[in-house]
Amino acid sequence: MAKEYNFREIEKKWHERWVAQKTYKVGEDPNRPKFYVLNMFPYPSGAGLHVGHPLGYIASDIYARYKRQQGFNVLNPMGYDSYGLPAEQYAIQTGQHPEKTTFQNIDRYREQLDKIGFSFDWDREVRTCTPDYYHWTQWAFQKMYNSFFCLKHQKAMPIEKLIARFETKGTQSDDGGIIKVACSEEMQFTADEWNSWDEQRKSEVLMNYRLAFLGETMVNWCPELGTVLANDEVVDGVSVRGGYPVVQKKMRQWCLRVSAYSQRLLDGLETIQWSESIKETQKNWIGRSEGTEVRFRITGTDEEFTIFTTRADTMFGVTFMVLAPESELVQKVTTPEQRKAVEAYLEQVKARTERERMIDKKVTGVFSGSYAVNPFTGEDVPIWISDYVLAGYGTGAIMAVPAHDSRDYAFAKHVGLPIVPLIEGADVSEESYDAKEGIVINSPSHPNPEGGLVLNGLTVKEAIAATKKFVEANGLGRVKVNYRLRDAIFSRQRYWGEPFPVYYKHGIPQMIPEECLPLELPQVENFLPTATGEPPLGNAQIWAWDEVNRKVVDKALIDEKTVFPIELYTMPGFAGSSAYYLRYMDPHNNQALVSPEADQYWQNVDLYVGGSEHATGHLIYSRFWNKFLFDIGVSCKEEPFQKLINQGMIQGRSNFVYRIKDTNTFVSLGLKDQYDTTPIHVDVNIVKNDVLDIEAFKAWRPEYATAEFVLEEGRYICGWAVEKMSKSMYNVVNPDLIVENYGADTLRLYEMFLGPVEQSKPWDTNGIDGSHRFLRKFWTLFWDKEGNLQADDSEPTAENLKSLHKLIKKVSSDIEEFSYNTSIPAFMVATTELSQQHCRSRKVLEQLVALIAPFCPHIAEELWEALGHTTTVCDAPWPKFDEKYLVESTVKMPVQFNGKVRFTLEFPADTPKEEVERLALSAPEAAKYLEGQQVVKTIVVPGRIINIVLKG
RNA sequence: GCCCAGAUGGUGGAAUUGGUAGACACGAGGGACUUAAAAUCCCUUGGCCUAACAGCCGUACGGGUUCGAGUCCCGUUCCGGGCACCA
Repeated sequence: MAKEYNFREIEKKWHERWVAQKTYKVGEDPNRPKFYVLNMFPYPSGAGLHVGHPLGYIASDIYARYKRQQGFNVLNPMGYDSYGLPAEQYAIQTGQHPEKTTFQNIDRYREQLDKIGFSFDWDREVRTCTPDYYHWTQWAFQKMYNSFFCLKHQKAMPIEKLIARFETKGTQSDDGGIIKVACSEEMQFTADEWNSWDEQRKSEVLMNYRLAFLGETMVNWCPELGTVLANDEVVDGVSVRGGYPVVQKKMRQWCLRVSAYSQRLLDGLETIQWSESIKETQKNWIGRSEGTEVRFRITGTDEEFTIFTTRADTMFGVTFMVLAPESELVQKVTTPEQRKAVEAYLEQVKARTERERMIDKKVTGVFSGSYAVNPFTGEDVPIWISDYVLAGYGTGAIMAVPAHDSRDYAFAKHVGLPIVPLIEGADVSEESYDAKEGIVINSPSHPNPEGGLVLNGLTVKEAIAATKKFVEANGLGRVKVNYRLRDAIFSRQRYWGEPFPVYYKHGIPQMIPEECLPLELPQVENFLPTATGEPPLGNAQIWAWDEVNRKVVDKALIDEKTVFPIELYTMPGFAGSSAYYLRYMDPHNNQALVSPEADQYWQNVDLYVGGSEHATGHLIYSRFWNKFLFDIGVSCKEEPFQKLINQGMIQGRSNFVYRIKDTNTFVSLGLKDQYDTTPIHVDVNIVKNDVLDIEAFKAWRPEYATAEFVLEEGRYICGWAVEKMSKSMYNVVNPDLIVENYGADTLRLYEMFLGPVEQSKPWDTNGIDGSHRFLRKFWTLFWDKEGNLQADDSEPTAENLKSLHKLIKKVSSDIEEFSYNTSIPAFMVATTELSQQHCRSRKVLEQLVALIAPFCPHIAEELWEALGHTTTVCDAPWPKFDEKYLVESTVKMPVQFNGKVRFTLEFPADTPKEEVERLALSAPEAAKYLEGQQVVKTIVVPGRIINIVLKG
């Protein structure tokens, strides 16, 4: 009786043994090079894992195991991003504490993950919602609060340094200007002024510079969720979670000065191996724009305002100015005659939501009544107010050049303002000419006695450069780089998040002493905001800070002398996920986020795997967060994730049945067009190869018990479509079920076989038989008919070695390139070949097991043990490829065409060209083509091809 | 509108990066074994034409470069992703 591939027994056995022997436990080992593999940790939702979730984990696990076999000390941890909205929404609906449901979900996830055979070191698990973890989230926040960003050194520094500066020099820099420090708004004051201010005033001024600060800003307020949201959490004017409307509202919120790091975030992209598309997305999000700031004087006054432009070359085509409605200048420039009209317009703008403005882009605006002087021409141009100019970008004011900007053009046409073209040949009668190319006209052409600006005849690029130089030389403004990247709003009016380690002493925020961290999330009965509109933490009774006893106390004790109220906001989801990779290095350290030793050893993540949907959220925040930790000396690497792989989404493959309208009769796919039918989703688990299991269908829902069917060839064929995998589409496939029916090794193999890791693709359980059949074939290779191991000490044949080394080459390079999907056919071919060769050589079989171990660890362990090994296959050395087994200098299949002969040869890539020619021309296969012909030339392609061109 | 990625059989997808297009797998059809089914094994499977051999066409579409193009260049269409009154 042949030995059966009993995957259930094998997988159970090895799972238990791995746990018992702590096979996947890792520590710092200075004798081995490290390799850090990381998956984006999951948010444990109530629905559990579907078959799409493990895709990235499997891909990274294969890589981790491969690296381990290569001799690396591999860190491959896993944890849970466990603070966030869904758990809280669920708590509101059911009254269950989010901690309870979150931990239940985690247990469920763990159970599912354990079945798939990952090499995670679970001793290093982290959960963002546990105090020993968020201790360090709070700690980092306090460090940011106590830091500012020096633009000159492009680095975060302790706020004390800035205070000391203010005390001696105010905001004056060494060269007499204003110190270059990242801030919310430019401020200017002297040391005397600073020293004369009280605590309150100083605190407010410092907020302008801190990296974590309280800011009065326009925020995305989501009334339905009762909280503010970050920019990346809002898409098309609605919340990403739930799709609720979002409105702009001015609120005092905690913010992170992410914008300070704009340039470093941009520069850092050049040093990391991420996909071009993600880098591109981040570049767009950061939105660097090089331009010029120019000051305009309001006609008849001494007041000046500054505009930002990237088209300094168009100064001579400015026909009007535009201010954003929210701009503070609006009040200054509005003349009494225009006041009524302006106020009406401001009201009108206010009434429109962000979303309405986006959908309806109609041109609106109002004249302010004032004029500004163009510093280049001395001309007066009217100042208008329009909402096509944004308050939050640049200076909230622009110079309008309708001839060369489509938005200015639309506005000029709408209200009837002049349009002056500045580029030769530009036709602006129908639309503006926005391209930055061409030769400048209608600008100064002769140098005036004072050495003025000459632009006519220059290209646009030259004109921009010349104007920039002129502006700087004449003190009209300055060259300026603007970034689109905004500061992140860092507070949420929710319960299930990290509490801010902050209390308020007479309204001034104070940090809870570092030694008293973590500040634990208090229990509350009710997760909804309080009746007075306070966030849910307002419901916590024990939520006041006793400064003397340094502990949290009942808020009834608040006396504003020694006991003060604690912050009611909590931190957003990205707080906990921004530095978690550091924590895995040293997860149980209660003295530091990570010890310098652990940080020095593990450095940063070598391979990070996760979805591309985090491109402008987590992947920006964690880079920012880590750059900050780098600046303060906690992390030794500036970029957290050296290489990033974005796994594609696994979509669902839904099945449909077609019901004839107003009946309970269902018609098979091929015949449905003969009837008036409605497609209805049917559970994919009762459909096999698109054939409906009719009995299961009748039992599925009571109303289908009496259903009738119109069949084709005796079967009911279902339609199908690729959709998102979700419960409502009845297309969710659970990995547990696959593991139960086919085994984890088959699941792992099939998930990789489905297609390139980085590509989105639909899940179709039907193909899984092929992967399972392969594993059985592979298994059979090792056992004879009596069920005995058939490995012996015979020397491998040349054929054996060729098959093996072809495989080693293919699999090694595939793993390096993450194209696992093409390794699996290589395994199939090699297995078939070795089986046909009746390969018995232990040497070959052992290497074969070592090769498949990263993909299918359970079966590999079983066979490794059967081959007589007592150590784990995880440490089986990765087979070395040797080209000599593949190379034969033989001619294959000569092809004749158009007076040429083409040969396919196999020869080493470094073979000299002459040698290749000699081989080709002397090959017996070539003789009949070459006989009596004259060779004109030969074309050699390194490695394999030679074309021989014959005369005539 | 701008930027990025893509389009290959009934299906998922290969193609050593310019060298026999469709590997491998699924599905489908045929056959073997079996009382039967399941499992397993073997054959066929891009299209057209043909009894067969052969032949022609074929990698979204139209051109081009090349001895040779799925691959490179130009243009078009379609699908996906990002950014977007960002001056």
